[in-house]
Amino acid sequence: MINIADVARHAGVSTATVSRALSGGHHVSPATRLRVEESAAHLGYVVSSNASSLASGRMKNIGVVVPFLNHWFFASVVEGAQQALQRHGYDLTLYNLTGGLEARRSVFEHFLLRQRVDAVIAVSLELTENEVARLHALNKPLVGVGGPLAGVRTLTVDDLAVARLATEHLIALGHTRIAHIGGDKAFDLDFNLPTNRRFGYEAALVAAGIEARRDDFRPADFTTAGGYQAAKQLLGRPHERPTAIFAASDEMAIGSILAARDLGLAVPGDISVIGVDDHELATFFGLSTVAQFPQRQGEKAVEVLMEELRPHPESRTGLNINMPFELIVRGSTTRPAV
Amino acid sequence: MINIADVARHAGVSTATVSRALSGGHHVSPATRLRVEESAAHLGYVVSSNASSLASGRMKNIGVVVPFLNHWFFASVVEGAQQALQRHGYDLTLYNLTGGLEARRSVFEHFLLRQRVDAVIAVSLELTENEVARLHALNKPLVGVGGPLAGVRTLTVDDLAVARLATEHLIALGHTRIAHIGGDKAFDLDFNLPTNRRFGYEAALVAAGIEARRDDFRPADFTTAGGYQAAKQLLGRPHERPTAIFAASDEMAIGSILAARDLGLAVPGDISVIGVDDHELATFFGLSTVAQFPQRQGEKAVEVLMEELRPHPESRTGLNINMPFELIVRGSTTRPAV
DNA sequence: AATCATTTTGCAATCGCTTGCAGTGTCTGA
DNA sequence: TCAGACACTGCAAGCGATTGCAAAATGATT
Repeated sequence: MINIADVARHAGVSTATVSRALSGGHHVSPATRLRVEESAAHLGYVVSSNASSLASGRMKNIGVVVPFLNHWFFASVVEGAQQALQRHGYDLTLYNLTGGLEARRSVFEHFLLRQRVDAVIAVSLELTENEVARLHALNKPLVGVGGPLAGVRTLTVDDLAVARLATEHLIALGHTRIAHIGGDKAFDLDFNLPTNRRFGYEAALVAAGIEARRDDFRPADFTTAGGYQAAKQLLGRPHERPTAIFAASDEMAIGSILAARDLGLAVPGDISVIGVDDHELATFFGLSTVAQFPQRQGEKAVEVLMEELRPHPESRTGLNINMPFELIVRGSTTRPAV
Repeated sequence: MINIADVARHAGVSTATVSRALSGGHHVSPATRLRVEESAAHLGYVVSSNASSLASGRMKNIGVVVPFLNHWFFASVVEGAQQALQRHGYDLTLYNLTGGLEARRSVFEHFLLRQRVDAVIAVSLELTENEVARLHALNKPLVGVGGPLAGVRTLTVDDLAVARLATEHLIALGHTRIAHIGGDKAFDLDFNLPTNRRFGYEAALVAAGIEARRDDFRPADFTTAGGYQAAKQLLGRPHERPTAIFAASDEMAIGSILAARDLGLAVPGDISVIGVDDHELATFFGLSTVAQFPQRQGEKAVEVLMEELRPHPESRTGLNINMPFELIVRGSTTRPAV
């Protein structure tokens, strides 16, 4: 492998000059910089990130921790982050917590500590106090994506507002019997559930003078199958049937559409359905939804980190950064049948 | 940050001994090893992977290159690989080629070269000769997952056999008019399409003495929406309608099921559908399928690499490693209506 | 032409760990 | 009792960059 000394020799300068020429080029005359760059290109030289990191303390690498990977939202966030990082010349090291408690511990007590990352992005993670403490002890920037994360700067859509927007859309169409399929705080420790969506839903109902019936809420696990089950229950009561469902995720909304079909109910004729996410399949199912943009969330998380990593961080933003969201009306919602 | 010298001091030994005690512990007396381990634990010491890598040449890090991340198959492979790597104390650095040509080039010409990974896993990638050459020039182990990759050890299901199995299942049920929705070689450069599945399909038909009609094949892009379109076309010809569809992926198969429903056709009453993958949603849709196990493929790729990374690799396997697959019959296939 | 300010460059220490080699100590067997 | 074998341990030389400091070169100013 060819190293900095080879380049220095080839260009007829010292390694110090090579280093400076290749990293920013400050304090190097344009002429030598060019010469060095040519030598480097000619020899096919690429800095050894290890040596560079060891000497400089900068790793050019960000750790991303996710609870699952094979779900659209998480994968999209990671994808967005990856692309942004690549543009900045950073690597992305992935930590996945799917492997159970033991794996989880090893991530926090071993992997993240070995001086390999400059910063950490935690996606939709429910972290224990201990884990947050460990992360802070690293003394490295940490940003969260999705869901409030105590004491950590977090990018997230305003879940309350999102839910209100979706619910208000249904109300505006004339619905008064609106059910909700959402998350159940108890069901999973690893994964930060946006429980605020339920509050937003209730708030919108109350604001419109509609009673929020306890019975019109069903918890589910954010999967299509879960949404299907919940919707079957909600729609299975002939005389008690709501005219609309607001599901806290598109996958659950899709499950609801399928459940409705199986019950012989037309969407949106008999029942309107709206979700949250703007999942890949939302277009396909003609699903109205409140889009959040996970890729952009990943990118934005990177921007924030890059800013903090700069020698003199300037524009410190607040602890919570609100991400955009947007109502997208497709065919799955309409005014209730009279 | 606390370093090896601190531990050495605390344990009353040299840094050399600490290093040896903490890595395998050979050539260190059990007593001192224990003492060192205690000191390390007490002080909360974790080796600096940079320094360690620089000195030893081992990175304890594997690069994984994927064409997309937000698709179930890729994400699952990565997840499997990640978990296996974590068990071995390795990190996983993710390279995603979604970012376009420029991004792609930078991965191969810059990122992978900076001495940060011990080996590379390429998932379902269609690599150019140049790229393979570059990877080989790294002189680091490289294994592929999914799809033949010229000159690279690749783990893959035998796509031909998979397709034959699925098709034979339909034939065994009595179908003689079997359509196929598969990949079109031309449609994407980034992504290694298992075109062999089409050959397997045709082979099974021929072996059963059934003519493979050109018109019963439709290319699609491996998405649900793509499968839906293709199926609509296939099923939209009243008198020409096949009685079964073999889709080269579950997502396309699900699209087909939805298309059939929209056309008022019953699955499996009027039309049987089988896919490949055993996607998360396959159970939900009662989809018969040939399961491949992407997580296990990721894990296995790691095993293979670990073996090659061992000082004296022993059991060299052949260039192609066949991964298991399995026919799973659910409700979407049955004998054709008489 | 001399002086001072400013750029450009090189020297050499440093980052934290690994590992070949040599030194010390202990245990055998003769 | 002593040489030889073997098991531990420490010394110190790297690994390949970065960077503070000082030296050299350049340019500006009088």
